[in-house]
Amino acid sequence: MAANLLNARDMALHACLCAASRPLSAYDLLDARRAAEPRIAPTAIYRSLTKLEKAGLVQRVATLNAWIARPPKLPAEPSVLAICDSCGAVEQVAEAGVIQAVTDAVTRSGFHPNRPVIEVHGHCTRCESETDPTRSAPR
Amino acid sequence: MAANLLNARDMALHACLCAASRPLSAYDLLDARRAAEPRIAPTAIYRSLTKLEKAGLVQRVATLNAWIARPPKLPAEPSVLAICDSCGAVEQVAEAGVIQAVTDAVTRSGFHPNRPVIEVHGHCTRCESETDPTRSAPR
DNA sequence: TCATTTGATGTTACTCTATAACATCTTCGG
DNA sequence: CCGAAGATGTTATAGAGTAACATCAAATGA
Ligand SMILES: [Zn+2]
Ligand SMILES: [Zn+2]
Ligand SMILES: [Zn+2]
Ligand SMILES: [Zn+2]
Repeated sequence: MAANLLNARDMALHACLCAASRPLSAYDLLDARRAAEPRIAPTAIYRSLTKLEKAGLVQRVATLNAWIARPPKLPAEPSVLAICDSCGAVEQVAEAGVIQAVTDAVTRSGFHPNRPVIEVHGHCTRCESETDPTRSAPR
Repeated sequence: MAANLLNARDMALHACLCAASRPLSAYDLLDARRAAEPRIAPTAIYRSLTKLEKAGLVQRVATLNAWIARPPKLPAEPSVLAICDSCGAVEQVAEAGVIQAVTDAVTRSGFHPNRPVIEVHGHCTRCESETDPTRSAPR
């Protein structure tokens, strides 16, 4: 056995995501890594991201096809994401009660929940006050 | 003006989604439509889907990159999706209270919510009883 | 009526995201 | 040393979505 342990590359990708102020796509990470590893391929990036996700260190943003680092303080569980469609920032809201409410709701209808994905698009405080509220929101 | 009205093609796509027992990708719909319109292109499919979504007749499933028809009874608002990772069926759970709880949670942290996406992966009643609970869940 | 404009649709080509398939290397037990 | 099992490298391809521009059709107004 001995390797779903994180290696130097995994750590480097995690560091990229920690340093970024917004979610990065796998191909953003690929470009970033190419500086140090010119021959690295998409498969390697996705393998690292999968490992990091299992370790609770990163989380995929389904509605953006992108990835974020998880704050070390939060438990290794999915969180509610608040995604600003103006500046691209993503806030991870630790609201265990809300997640519970969602899984309870689907359980009530006979479903067996396993992996909740909760992402809310909108505007962060800064952008809401700065910009014209009439804006189009990307997918 | 006179055309964000739905045309025959839009209706045909909606009918495909209504008839399907699981979400269809835009390219599934493309293949289906090619029988009647051999030269139709992806752009046309996406244009129709955008129109149908605005009309509240279809909803995108972000975690599957696919589309479902909305039950006519439900209001034209996003619903909580319960996605079975075994059989692929998606149940649309009408739980306005839960959606409100989610938007309230992010509002509490200063965010201005606009478009909530709530999708829960797991197993439907049938699959949970029939199959081995140890399974891998796709993204 | 006819030119102008405006939005819808067709068409081509492309970008971005993700994975399949298979080769190669490494580690470890025997 | 040998073989198995897993990690990693490498190539190629599938799948999702959009940009850009041509073309067409209906509406408008002189
Ligand atoms: Zn913002
Ligand atoms: Zn706003
Ligand atoms: Zn099922
Ligand atoms: Zn289950």
